[in-house]
Amino acid sequence: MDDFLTLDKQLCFAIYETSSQFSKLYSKVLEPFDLTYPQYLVLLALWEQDGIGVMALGEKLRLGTGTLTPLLTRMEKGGWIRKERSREDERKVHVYLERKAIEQKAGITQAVQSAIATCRISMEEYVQLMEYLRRLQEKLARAKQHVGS
Amino acid sequence: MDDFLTLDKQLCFAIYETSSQFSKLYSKVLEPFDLTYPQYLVLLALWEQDGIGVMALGEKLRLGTGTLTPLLTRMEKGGWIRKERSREDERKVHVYLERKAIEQKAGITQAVQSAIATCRISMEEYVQLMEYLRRLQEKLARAKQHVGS
DNA sequence: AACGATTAAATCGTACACGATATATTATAG
DNA sequence: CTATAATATATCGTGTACGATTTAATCGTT
Repeated sequence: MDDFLTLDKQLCFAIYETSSQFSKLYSKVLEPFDLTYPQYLVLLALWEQDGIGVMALGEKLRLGTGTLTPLLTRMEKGGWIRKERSREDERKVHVYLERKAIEQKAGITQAVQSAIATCRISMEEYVQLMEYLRRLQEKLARAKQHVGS
Repeated sequence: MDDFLTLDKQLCFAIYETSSQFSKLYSKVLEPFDLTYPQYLVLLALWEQDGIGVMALGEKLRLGTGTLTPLLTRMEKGGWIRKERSREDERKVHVYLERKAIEQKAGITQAVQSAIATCRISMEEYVQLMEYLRRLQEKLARAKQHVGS
């Protein structure tokens, strides 16, 4: 009688699936710009706060340098950003938006918005989901401490 | 005034973060068994339906053969599963649980359950979230058609 | 001033994840 | 009965993602 062990009853899998769906949808929308989904997330973070340090960026995105460094290298090669070592502290590296990322902001965000608009997610649904996810994230963070000990 | 473009207001990012959290938590719990999170999902699917074909497994997990084939190869090497070519149709390959996967089922699921239990997710929260996610998945699936055209 | 501890990035090795292509087998049309 | 289409899986190339280690710079204490 372990019916609750079914894949389609697992919250973790529902999140996993949805995340994968988002990733695929966004990838399709971003493809014309030669951007991947994680790269778009980096742009979102930088549009919000340009010149941020690599570490702060990693905290925002929950990504370590093992993921971030090569990702930023590719974005630099693509002409989206520029990495610059800090003068005051030579350990730190700041990430700056290049002209391309600023100029194409409107086009990119509009393409994403119009794709999301076709979903017709109601404001109530959106707000509720965000709140449920926030609470879940708190609980998962606490659980991680438990397991670590 | 594009405050809604902030990372922490994006539903896609909230899902992305939560998925990452689940993955990290489960990875920690599964590490003693030498299992990764996606490998655990494969076991869930097989405990539910042993001997399933690779394609059906991919549909359950929303994974293509580009991901599944190497994943299953690693699980075979780890002694969890066995791949067997179908007699009637030599194109098809069925995936069977090995003794190890059957014997360790109780231990694995109990370890996962006890980690999740520390989250103290209420039944109401669980049911609501699953329902919201189901609806969101439908909408994302429809949006993907739109974009594709 | 000097040296161990801390911090910030980069690097490394492994494992997904995806779309595109290749390969092999079965089904089907003529 | 054969040429072709369809199907199932494998392979390939690229891009995350993660933990662990390495490298380099700064800080703290003596």
